[in-house]
Amino acid sequence: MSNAYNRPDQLSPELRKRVLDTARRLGYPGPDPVARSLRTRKAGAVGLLLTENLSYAFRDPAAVGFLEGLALACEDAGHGLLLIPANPEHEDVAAVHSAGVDGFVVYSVPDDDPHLAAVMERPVPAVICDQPNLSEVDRVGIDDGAAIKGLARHLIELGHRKIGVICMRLARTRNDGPASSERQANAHFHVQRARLAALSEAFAEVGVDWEQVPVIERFDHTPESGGSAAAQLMETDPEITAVMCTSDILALGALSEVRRQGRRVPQDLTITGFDGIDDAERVGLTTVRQPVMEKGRAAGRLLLDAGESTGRPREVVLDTQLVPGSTAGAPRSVEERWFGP
Amino acid sequence: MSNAYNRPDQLSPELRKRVLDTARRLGYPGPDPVARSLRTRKAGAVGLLLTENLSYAFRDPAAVGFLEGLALACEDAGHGLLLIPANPEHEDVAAVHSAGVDGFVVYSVPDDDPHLAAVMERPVPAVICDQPNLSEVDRVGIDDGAAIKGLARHLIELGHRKIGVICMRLARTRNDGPASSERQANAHFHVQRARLAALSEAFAEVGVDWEQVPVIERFDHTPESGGSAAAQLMETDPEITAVMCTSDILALGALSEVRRQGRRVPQDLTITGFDGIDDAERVGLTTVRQPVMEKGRAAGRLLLDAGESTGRPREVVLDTQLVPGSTAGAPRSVEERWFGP
DNA sequence: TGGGCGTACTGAACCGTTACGGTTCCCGCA
DNA sequence: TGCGGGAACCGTAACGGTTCAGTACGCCCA
Repeated sequence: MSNAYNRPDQLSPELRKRVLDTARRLGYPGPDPVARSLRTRKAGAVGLLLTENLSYAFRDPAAVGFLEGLALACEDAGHGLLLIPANPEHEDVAAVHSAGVDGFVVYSVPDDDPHLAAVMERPVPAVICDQPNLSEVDRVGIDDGAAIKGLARHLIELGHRKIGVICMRLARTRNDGPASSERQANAHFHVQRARLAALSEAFAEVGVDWEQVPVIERFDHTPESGGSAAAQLMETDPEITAVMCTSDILALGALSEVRRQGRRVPQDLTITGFDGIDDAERVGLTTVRQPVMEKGRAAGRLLLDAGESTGRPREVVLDTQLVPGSTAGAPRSVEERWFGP
Repeated sequence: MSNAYNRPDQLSPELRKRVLDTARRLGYPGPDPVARSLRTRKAGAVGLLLTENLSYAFRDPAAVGFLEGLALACEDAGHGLLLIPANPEHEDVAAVHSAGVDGFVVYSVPDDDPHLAAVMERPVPAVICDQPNLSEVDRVGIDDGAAIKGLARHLIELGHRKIGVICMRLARTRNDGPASSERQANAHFHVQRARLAALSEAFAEVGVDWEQVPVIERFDHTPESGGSAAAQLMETDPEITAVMCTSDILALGALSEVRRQGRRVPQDLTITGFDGIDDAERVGLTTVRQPVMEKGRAAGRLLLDAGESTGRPREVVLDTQLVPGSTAGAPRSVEERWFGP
């Protein structure tokens, strides 16, 4: 039976035809993929675990780019891509347990995510993106610290010393407002933690006390969040000359809020982002471009390349690129010092 | 064993604990999802079949919107979403056969697609989007004819009689150039066929002979395709006053090509699209908005709502909306008749 | 004519889980 | 003490395909 469908060379054409005819007559719908998976121990699919609601993933251009790359890699290998419904609110891990996949890609989840823990318990390989803390697992990412340091030095050269920061959520608990140093240091989202730490280092080099730098956190990753955070910054710390955002989405929201309030960018206020999404480049946002699609592709390749299990986990670090843009300029005070008021 | 994991009420807490402890000690990784699926006859996932490469799906905003809605519906039901690698070039149907899913959503494939045929052979329910021809299956879509007729009447009222059309691929075979009436009538992509037929009807009502209307087909659905098609139209049929595109992506490409050639829109040439993607509304494209996200959501709901099998297939037809925009205006000649040259 | 060999085909074990029916055990009650 | 009954637990049969050992048979050659 099995042979008739999958191994035509193992039996005579006439028997094969007879078997297939009989099967059709009996209404046999073809081999059951699940039973096949059970026997062969292969599911032919890769599971993707996201930190956000599935539907959100399609609204964030960076996530969409990642998905595109991952889908590409899966397609090349003939594997399906299973999006796992892991609601970050509920701690319901059942979806991870019941996913019939040959491996997992975990994208940008906090290090204490119960779904991540569930993935690690499954006896299949996993690749983690943007979350290097687990030492046992293959990972792909960028050098977040170096990337944002480049951006910081760019602003420092322009003369900025009084900056404000808008960052994405630092933990699974909602905190829309200032993020204390402790909260920053204990952030469960490694990417955010790394970026903030690197900023602090870069500015320490020119004598800026990080304790004095306002860091506004937002739970929802939307332009509206960026806008409200920018408004908050401008009200509580009006002396800042630059707003650095840890994502383009936040930066674009901040940009439009700042302009809505009648301030000119970059003359009155410098704004920077992170990611390099299309819309950011379109409006000339000063940012850092990271190869999101390549990241997805690399993750898929790593997972499917039958990791020759060298013992040590493999790591792929992709390059980033400073995108100067037009939303960063010399701060007011410096300008005035050189050219008068 | 099974009970220990899944039915805590069936046994005493202490036995459960003992079982679980022993299991852990033995390195038991938890119940195998594939075996569970085999036994329970449920996979906990929905399969999505697309006409394009998986990676392409993430580049077309309309498709992304659809995915978003579908993912939402799946998430609500606790189901995963499996993207099936169905390369339209290869006729390799194995991926459909080996997908462990409880049902399929088929999005915008041609009616002679072998993958579609493979889906129909599987003994699981399916929902088809934008492809109503199969009478046996639940479907969700819009009234393509009525929608584009509204747009056509809009142009007719403005005074357009000499138009050109740019459409997406009509069949699985590549044909970048004029589409004959036969090819239009025999198009395997029902959506395109319906739109062209409706346009022909709308213009017939004002005495336009459809045989004289140039219809340019493009295989790749990209802005570049739209641009080159527009260039082709302007060269072969310079007398046309309007270009109607069957998608916004094509229209945006056409728009930028037309402007690149120094023609003003809509003064020199009217351009219209279809879909209502964000970028289209941003640049003020005259188009028809269709609820892509709702479409995905409806498809998911239909599939997962345990179709109470009323015998007749169910059908969901969503509303569309004319978006006037700023890329459609009165044609030159009429303008001149009223206001002088 | 018989031994050896290769091909075509058959049967049974196994993958790991869940569903289901049977068995034990314990408690309350007469 | 005997009995009814329910809770707790256990054993086993599928689910449907793959794989592999084993059988039957035809053929060649000695």
